[in-house]
Amino acid sequence: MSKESQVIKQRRKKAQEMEEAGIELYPNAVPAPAPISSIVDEYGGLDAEALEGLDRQFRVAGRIMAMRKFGKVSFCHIQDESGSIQLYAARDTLGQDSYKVFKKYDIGDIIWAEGTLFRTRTNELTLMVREARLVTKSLQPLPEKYHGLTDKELRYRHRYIDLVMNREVRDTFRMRSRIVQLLRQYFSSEGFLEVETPMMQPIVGGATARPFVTHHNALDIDLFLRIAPELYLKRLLVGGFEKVFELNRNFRNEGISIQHNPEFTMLEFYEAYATYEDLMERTENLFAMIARDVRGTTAITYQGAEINLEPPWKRMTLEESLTAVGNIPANELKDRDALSQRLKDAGAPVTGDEPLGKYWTKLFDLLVEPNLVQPTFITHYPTDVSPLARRNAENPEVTDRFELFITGREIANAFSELNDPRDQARRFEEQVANRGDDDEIPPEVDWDYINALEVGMPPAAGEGIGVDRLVMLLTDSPSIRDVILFPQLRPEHIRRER
RNA sequence: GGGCCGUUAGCUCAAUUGGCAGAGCAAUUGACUCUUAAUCAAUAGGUUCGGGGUUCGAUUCCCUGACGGCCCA
Repeated sequence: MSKESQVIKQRRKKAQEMEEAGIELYPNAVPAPAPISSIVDEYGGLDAEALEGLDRQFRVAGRIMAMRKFGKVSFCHIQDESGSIQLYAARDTLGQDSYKVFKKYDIGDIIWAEGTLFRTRTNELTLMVREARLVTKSLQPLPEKYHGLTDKELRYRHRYIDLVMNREVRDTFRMRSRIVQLLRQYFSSEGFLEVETPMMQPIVGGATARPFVTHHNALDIDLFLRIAPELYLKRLLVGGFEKVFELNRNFRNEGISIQHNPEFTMLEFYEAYATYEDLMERTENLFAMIARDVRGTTAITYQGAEINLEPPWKRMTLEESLTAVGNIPANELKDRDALSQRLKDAGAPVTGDEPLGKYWTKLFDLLVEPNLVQPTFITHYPTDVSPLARRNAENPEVTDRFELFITGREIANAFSELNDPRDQARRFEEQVANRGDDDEIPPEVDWDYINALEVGMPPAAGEGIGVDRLVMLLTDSPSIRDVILFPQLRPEHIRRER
């Protein structure tokens, strides 16, 4: 990239010549254009005669996506956010000078045009240009018109070109925006208060993950980008807000994959006096509502697989899933040696120091999770892998918790909240004591959180929903990078000569 | 972190056994008053991702690095 390509050199030269001829390359404003789709929607049904009878001029503006120039007449398609339309420019209607300028416009330029509607011989609704102006000169050539931009690296690095060229990409991000809007509407209408809690936290908590570290100079302390907002949201329950939610970014300093971006969007909500069972119902209804809105149905396809989001969804305890889906005999489930052997066979050996719950969740990840294609709630997670969840009343070895799986991926995690400060303090201390050098576990106990629980948190249930994964599901996107506008990539170090 | 695959003109892609690096679109010039992947004629455009090696000769084979994709952890 240190040497400018011939195409760009020629464009710069052409732009300079136009400027010298008195054409403004980046004018301040033009008379407001109408959205192209509004014109197409309103007049697209009229025949040639009816269009001719319209005594009206229309103003449009958009980027030139294709151009076909003849001697004294030119066609081009311009595209705005709403749609695209063909323009017809003729020397005889535009005048010799204006037409000469029109022919200088390049694919990629943004232009403005005013004119009348008519139908071409091939019956396409077209704007006969009476006046045209350059709005923004483009100095970079657009990708090839037929194949467009397909190289994934270039698409992610130059998302703006991807958006110009690929309609499906624009549609995906419109749908993402709609989904986020629906989530907000749902929780607001259900009486939840939207809040914002710290992104920079002095003590990480609320999940098991490696954090990003940053430094505050004035305070001279390290701060961590949050891996979850959970412990702050629950402080708000203590404060008396009974239904709260937060929809924002979390940061985890881990690998990048088709399912993981270092920053990702999570919706967390907490509801006093509810239990995890109430949340299962809420989740089913919420997902079904969103699917009906954005897909028109609860029977969707994801990468070729039929997914039925119509409630109620399947429910299974973790233990049941290990035997029923993972095919582990029930009598082996408490047998560490047998489980250890299975993990070794699966290529994920354990050291032997892990709690039994860790064996179960590891085996679950390997043998069960990929097979949970239809929406499935897995419940009764072992207490030793659920440090913030309330113990089950009948069996304190497990918690009142569920995780939701769809298309073999975890999409949500929820539980009835542990609000006994004594139990919480013990579990935190145990976690820190057994931490070793595992930097996914916080190195210190968040005593202020314990203090909050001692003030008293009402019984409550809370849930986190992975918004990116939900959007992947509903937009049929195979990679998380397809639903994040600017996914994290290794920097490319572009040097430009000016 | 490991394995496999990829990187050639602005974009999409070719290149036989290791033998002059090519096409389409885009660009430039010309012709053309209803095209839509417009057409026709001509022109220009390359550090074949970087570095090293083998060879008379490397886009091609080997080593190494960069970036990306997919799979696994």
